[in-house]
Amino acid sequence: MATRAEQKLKTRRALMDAALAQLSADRGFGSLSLREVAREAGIAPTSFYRHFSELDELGLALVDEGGVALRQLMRQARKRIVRDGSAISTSVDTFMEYLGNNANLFRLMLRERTGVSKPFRTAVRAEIEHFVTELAADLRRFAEEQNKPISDARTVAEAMVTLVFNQGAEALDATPKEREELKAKLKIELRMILVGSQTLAQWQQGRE
Amino acid sequence: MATRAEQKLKTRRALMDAALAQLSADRGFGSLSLREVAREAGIAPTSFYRHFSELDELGLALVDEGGVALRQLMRQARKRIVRDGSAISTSVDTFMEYLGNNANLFRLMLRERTGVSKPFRTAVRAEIEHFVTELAADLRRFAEEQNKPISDARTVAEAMVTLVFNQGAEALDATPKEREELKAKLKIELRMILVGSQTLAQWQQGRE
DNA sequence: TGTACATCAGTGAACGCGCGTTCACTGATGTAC
DNA sequence: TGTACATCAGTGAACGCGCGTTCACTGATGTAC
Repeated sequence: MATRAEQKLKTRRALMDAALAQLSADRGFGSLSLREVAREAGIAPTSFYRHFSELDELGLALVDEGGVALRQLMRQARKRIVRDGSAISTSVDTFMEYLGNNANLFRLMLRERTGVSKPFRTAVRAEIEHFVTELAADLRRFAEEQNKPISDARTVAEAMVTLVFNQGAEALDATPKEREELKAKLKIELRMILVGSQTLAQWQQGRE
Repeated sequence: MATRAEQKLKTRRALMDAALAQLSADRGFGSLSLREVAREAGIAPTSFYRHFSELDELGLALVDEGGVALRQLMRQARKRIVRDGSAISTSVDTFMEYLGNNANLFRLMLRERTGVSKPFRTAVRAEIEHFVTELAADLRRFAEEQNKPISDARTVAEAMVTLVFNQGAEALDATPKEREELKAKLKIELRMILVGSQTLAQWQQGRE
């Protein structure tokens, strides 16, 4: 027997899932309507207000879940790197795997990152900001461990995240074959940035 | 005395300008309405159909103009590089200058590049594709001139364009101070990629 | 040059539609005693 | 345990709104002779 509170949570989930389910390459969050989401979730439009004061509030709740997924992804990638080595390749593989498993959640993040609504942009950027900071710390740690100093770790991390997210957005709607090509290209790009920052660090050291 | 054809062109321009004028950080093309654009242009909603069969057709005409701006930008950058040297720095400065002068046109391109409408995505990507190809050719030429071979020129060009466009999107709504920081960061990022690809090319050469 | 007719950019009324939001309600679940 | 009352998730009718699109029209510009 579900308590009232449990049932309420279930309906809330149904609403969020309904919204996610309607996202696709051709439908952004901005094109959803409250009535449509409620219909898909199987409740009356007016009941929506028992859970969120407006549609955007639901969207921001989804962005929070996207943030959780990003942090999980990072933990997973770290674990695998310890096991398999090859930081760049492993990270890209892990990212793409997550992308496939949470397509619409990532779609939301990728779109709203540069989207039209300020609250969304701000929320997504905060999640990515956190991601960048973690990545920068990892990069510094690796550089120290391998005794290959890099310059501007933070900038390196930002560039990498930009490239990963952009290729991710393309990968979402690509065929499996295109996806593999995108992955290969992305790995080369990240490698260039890493090697470039190492080379720049060497030059700077030599100059001092 | 304006001929009928001239007057029609003028109205068409007024419609396109009206649409552009309504774009901003908080309004994408997708949120415009035909009635709104017609109102802003000073004609009756029904007159819109004398010029475009639907709103998207107007949008695609704007994307064409964005493509023209991109090609102008590239020509301008080349001219300045010949004069001033410093390819990366000059290119970034030129890009940012164009961005400032055609804010809403670039806004449209940057947004619709990963936007919700397939025809838009396709059109914008075609323009950027062209841009990437030109850039790759330039990179190869520079590499030869300076006798500093690079690997994967095409991939280098794609990564650079991705970074430039993403920072461009952020720069659009940044304060002048933030803009300068973004420019500096972007130059470092591009330099890492270029240097990285040169280093990779060296390694590959050494191995052969 | 003048006249009769054709073209066509722009119009205003009207339509049906899905939207977000309000309101007073219902009835099952929860709580106090 | 049983009873009386409170809570509150979900409801259905109703609203006003801006939308895209149709249609028959107007009247200035353009053209043929």
